[in-house]
Amino acid sequence: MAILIVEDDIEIANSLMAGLEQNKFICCHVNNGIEGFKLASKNQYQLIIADLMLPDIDGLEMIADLRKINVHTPVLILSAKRSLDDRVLGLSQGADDYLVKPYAFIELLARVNSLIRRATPTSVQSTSLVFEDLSINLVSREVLRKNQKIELQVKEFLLLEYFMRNQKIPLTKSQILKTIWDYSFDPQTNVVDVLVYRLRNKIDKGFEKSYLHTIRGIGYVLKSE
Amino acid sequence: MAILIVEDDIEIANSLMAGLEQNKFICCHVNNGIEGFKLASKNQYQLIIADLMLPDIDGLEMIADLRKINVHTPVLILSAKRSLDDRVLGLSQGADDYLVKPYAFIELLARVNSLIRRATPTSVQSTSLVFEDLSINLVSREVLRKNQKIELQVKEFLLLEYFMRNQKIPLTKSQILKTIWDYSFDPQTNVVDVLVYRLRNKIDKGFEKSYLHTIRGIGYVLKSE
DNA sequence: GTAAACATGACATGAGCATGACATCTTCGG
DNA sequence: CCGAAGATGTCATGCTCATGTCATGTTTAC
Repeated sequence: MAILIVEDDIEIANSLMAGLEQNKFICCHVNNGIEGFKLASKNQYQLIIADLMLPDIDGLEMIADLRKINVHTPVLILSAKRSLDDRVLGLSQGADDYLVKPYAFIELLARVNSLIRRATPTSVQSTSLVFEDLSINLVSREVLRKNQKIELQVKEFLLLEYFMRNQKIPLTKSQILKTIWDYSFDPQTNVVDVLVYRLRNKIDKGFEKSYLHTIRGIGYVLKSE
Repeated sequence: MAILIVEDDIEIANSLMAGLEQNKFICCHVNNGIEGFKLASKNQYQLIIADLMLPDIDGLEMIADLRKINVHTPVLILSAKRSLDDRVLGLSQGADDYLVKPYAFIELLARVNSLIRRATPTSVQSTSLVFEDLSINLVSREVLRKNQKIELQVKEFLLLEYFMRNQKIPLTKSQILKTIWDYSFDPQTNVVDVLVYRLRNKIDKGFEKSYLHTIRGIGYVLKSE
């Protein structure tokens, strides 16, 4: 995932990119609003940094157009206009932040980080869940540990997904029974024990660290140590 | 559409981008092969310009990996290695051109233009879908496996197209019912099972590898292995 | 020491799927 | 309009494998 920079001044763009790239961001630069719109509508970016004044359509118009087609990538507007009215206008048009030139790079970086942090928990990466070297893809249903593919059955996958969504949080047997089998607690069965056992055999067995731990009298947790 | 630049030296990358952008190209820069691979596999680029020597996987390996997953974006390799062997190796790995550093920018520009011109009419990508040795042409409705022609019925073709557009992603029976027959789930019928069976007989039967796999309790996937 | 809680392996069974035969619905020439 | 050929949907049958059950072994807490 990358940051899209929409800026017509090449000097500024380059220094911006250099700085961001030193901070491990991947950047993608275009110099006008129309191209910016095209790229932003086609690809998914973590963040868009756009100049307010652009040769063709201005940054605000670009945002408005993007929001119209349901692209909700966060946008940070850069501008020389420092009046309160301009800020308000920018933010009301759908910009998520507004930075006045000249700015300290360190401030920009802080804002970038915060915008990205804010946006990430949303839909973006919801197709895969990661815990240490274990990851599951909810769409392709692929499960990897140490880049090694693991085949899971339907119930096993459901259980792992449940654990991955509740990392480090102990889950009781009745909670598991409720979510996986969707029936209230029946002490007559040991399906949960068996399912956990089978899941363990696939995701933990043969690896140095085990992730699925038993908490006697309570249930199970997904965590390291 | 943009040009993807995979180059770890920021100086070189910036001057490249500046030059290309002055010539109205849109550029996107990453500094390592793994990110390059990710972006190139996710987005469509006009062209990839890659350095041969990268901190992680090298440019050739990146190309090879891309070709494996059927990404055929043209690639121009930049390298300090000027020997004939290296050129040959590069071109045989799937690179489309090879430029030795130091190069004149004007020459690079010429090659970029020519590569893009060459690749553009290959908008074949929109009319045909490819998965390993299986391909379908959406216009002529021709289906080939191992260059061998296969005759499909209308529904079978629709189903295969659906699979080809969702390679490696499991499709549930209700998804299939929805897209092919356009009615919401009716558990009274087994048309899907039957259609898959018939499609299998045509595209998989008699070939070493089967592509259409069953995932019990979920549905079906198109993948190798 | 012992009882409860959990792990483990073997086994049974039934939902879910593959398959072939048949029924019905389409298409198209005459 | 008719009938044949082809395409698609339905149904009955048998198989297979994922999952629940159970019996037994092991660990833990007090």
